[in-house]
Amino acid sequence: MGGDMVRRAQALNYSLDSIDRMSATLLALETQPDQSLEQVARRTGLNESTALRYLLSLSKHGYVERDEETGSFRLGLELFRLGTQAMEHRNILSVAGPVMAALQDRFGESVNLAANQQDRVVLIKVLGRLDSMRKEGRAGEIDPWHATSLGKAILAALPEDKVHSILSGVTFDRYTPNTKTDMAELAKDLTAIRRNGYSVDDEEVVEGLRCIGVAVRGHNDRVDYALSLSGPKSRMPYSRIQEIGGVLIDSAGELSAKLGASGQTRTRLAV
Amino acid sequence: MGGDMVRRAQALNYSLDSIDRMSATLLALETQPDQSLEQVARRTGLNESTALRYLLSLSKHGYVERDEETGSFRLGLELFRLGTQAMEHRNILSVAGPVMAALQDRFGESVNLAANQQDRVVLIKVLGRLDSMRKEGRAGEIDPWHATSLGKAILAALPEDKVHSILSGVTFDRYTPNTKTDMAELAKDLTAIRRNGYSVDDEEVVEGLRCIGVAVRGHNDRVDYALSLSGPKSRMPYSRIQEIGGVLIDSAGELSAKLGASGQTRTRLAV
DNA sequence: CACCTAAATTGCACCAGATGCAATTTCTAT
DNA sequence: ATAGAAATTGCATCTGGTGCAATTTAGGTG
Repeated sequence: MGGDMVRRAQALNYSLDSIDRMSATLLALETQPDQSLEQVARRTGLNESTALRYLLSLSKHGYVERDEETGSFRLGLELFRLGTQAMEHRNILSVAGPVMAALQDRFGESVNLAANQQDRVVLIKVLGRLDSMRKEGRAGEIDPWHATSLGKAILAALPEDKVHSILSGVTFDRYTPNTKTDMAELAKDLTAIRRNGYSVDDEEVVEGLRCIGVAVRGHNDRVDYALSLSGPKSRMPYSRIQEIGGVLIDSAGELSAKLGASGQTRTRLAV
Repeated sequence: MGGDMVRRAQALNYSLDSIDRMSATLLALETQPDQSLEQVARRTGLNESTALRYLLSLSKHGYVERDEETGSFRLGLELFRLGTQAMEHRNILSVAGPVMAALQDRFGESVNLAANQQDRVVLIKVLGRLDSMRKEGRAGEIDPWHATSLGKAILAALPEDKVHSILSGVTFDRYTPNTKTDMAELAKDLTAIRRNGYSVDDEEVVEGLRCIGVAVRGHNDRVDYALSLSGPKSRMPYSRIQEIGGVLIDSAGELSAKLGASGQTRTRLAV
């Protein structure tokens, strides 16, 4: 499985403590803005003076900002700037934009794009409906693997061993009565997804919300992204799921091709 | 000027070298993706083994990603995720979104929002026209202080000493024949901007493109953002500038109020 | 208005951990 | 296959980060 992936040294022994601490500091600020030094120190487990030194050093570069008035800290805009660059460097948005817009036009539902990043599903773009300010995702959020169409579509496209390594870190939280909360249920679902080519989240995250998702392959056929369409079950009846799934498969195929996937893995295109 | 800003220790002596190096590493990857270890080491000035250790440590947390195939490095999506959070924490987009959309509807031109971040003008949101794929800005880019309506609007709203400290780091590059390339010219412009309440970029960045901008105040009346409308000079004739400027002043005032500015500094509202 | 408490900041001596060199391994291209 | 280039690692050194404790500052109270 996977075979001869380049074994580029182990390159895992390393880990600069300062980078770990830096990351802990940013993560401490992630949950809520305007935290005091004391709060950050507590959350990171760092000594207060150490935390201060990290915070001030990070501030110097704009990764953190400080309110001069209150002395509290929050994430800085330099992260936004670099994050934007990170996004543009993989030129996914420019490629996916038109494809997503076409899907939105065609179905009139929300279209979502997520990335498979370090064992997490990160939502990177959402084209929402103008009306229903319903439960819509926001770019930057992390989605659960086991309950979303995006997560399941990615899982189904990954080799077994990778699936296991990812799921070993999953807590199978229940969001609705429909959420699949154990490995066995999910495994059965993944088999079906591999057969169909698309995944379905049938009110498994939010009641009344149904989503259909498909994996997207990037450079070197890696399963880097997933595309989904989501809407209220009333407008996404079971009778239409196969049709929508087929369209999504085509869209994802188009996207994969433009991202440099070889296409050899894009089987089951609706012929 | 500015008066009794809380003098929160000096807090400037500090600077962890590791954070400086970390930042240098990310910045090295900013210009282009998929760089080799050697390239990063050269750009950062770090020893190759040190650069590798930073890159791998950063990879561990997702700030950097490595192409397993080629071994090259690029910025990671964790930056995007945190950057999104940074943006949301200052809830500017949710507040500015409707205001910007209204401006776009009314004038049919591109609407831009920038932040005043650590002596830089960072574009954070662009509502473009669907047609003209002209020279439009992209979120995340850094704009020149002396030539853009956004930059000048912010400058004009800042106290003199701050203006000087910012401009001391500006190179006054020339982009078009209209670009104001020296301090004297710009100073005169700033005076006019303070009088009018809005700034004008009259083909000073891109030929044929005219922009009108206004500063936006955030919490504690700090000059944190600027709003602008930009379009081809044919559709933004001199005869309409005052009208547009007036509307922008109102929009910016509304925005400032929602962001928690006291409003005492929002003078010159079109009455 | 002076005092008091909690939080933030800084000085300092020690020591952990980062650094760069040089050796080794892996990759790439003949 | 083999050379040359790039990447990776081991290791001894020593720099620079750390935490403690002292000090200063901010904010609230009688």
